[in-house]
Amino acid sequence: MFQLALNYGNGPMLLKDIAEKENLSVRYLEHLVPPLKTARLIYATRGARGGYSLAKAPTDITLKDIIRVLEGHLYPSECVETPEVCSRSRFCITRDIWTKLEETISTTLAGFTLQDLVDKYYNKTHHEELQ
Amino acid sequence: MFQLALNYGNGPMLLKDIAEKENLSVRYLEHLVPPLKTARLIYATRGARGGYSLAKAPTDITLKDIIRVLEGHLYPSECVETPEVCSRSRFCITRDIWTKLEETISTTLAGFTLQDLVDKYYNKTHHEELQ
DNA sequence: TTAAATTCCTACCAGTTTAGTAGGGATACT
DNA sequence: AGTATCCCTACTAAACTGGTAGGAATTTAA
Repeated sequence: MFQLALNYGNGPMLLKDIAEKENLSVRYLEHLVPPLKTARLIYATRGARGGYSLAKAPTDITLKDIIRVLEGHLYPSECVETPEVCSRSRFCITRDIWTKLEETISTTLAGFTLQDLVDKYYNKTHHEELQ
Repeated sequence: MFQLALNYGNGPMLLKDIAEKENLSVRYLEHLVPPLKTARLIYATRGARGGYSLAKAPTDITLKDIIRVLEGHLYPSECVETPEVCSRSRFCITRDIWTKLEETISTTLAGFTLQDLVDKYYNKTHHEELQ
């Protein structure tokens, strides 16, 4: 998603290129694509000259959006979302803590957009050039 | 650890009793004990009339202490602690985010002590009595 | 029209982690 | 001496994670 953000506005990008830049296999990346499409964070153009593009501006995609799609959840224990999994949920103090923790994680991740990453990236490489 | 905190000041507590109250098996709890002892969060008294006690006051044990001991770490990716696991660490933007996230999680968990849980517990049961 | 480029879908696999169970030994109180 | 209790090591089964593999579908372009 970071590579797609870097490439935003320049047409579709190949998985092959993303794989090279991020040092991952195309086969593996293919695995991540379907949920991202379903969530309408990216869209695909098939066939020759095809590839993937962000479906929204990098300013409009937060890390929380991405991680929720790829990891499924942010809570440290399932009982946060599904109290029924444990008979103790109603009065469980630990569960209150897990809920609090999920809120913190959520808030932190929602505070970063892809554009923030792109900006950080350019700051970083610029700094290295100066040294 | 919550049960030990509730029992703090009343001598050693049996794993059997903790197991009953938390609806866990003694065999499983035995598994959690060694790291907690090594970290000097609890101590054991062997033999008849033995059991486990907190090694410090509940006000002096944070959830971060406990979770670091039982889960080993708080980071979402190993590269946060051990940059060498990935050649991209030096310039990886994502890693910066994971580091930030670990800090947030750490801070949140360090903000709760066992005494806080005990207090919440009493508040909660008191409330239910009123209804 | 055909070949090449590329996404898309489903299945499989292997290592690690998690949540336990099990047996028996060591220690200390009464 | 006997019993309660912790202690240590090994084993196991299910789920999760990260990844490979094969081949079908679609689109562009020569």
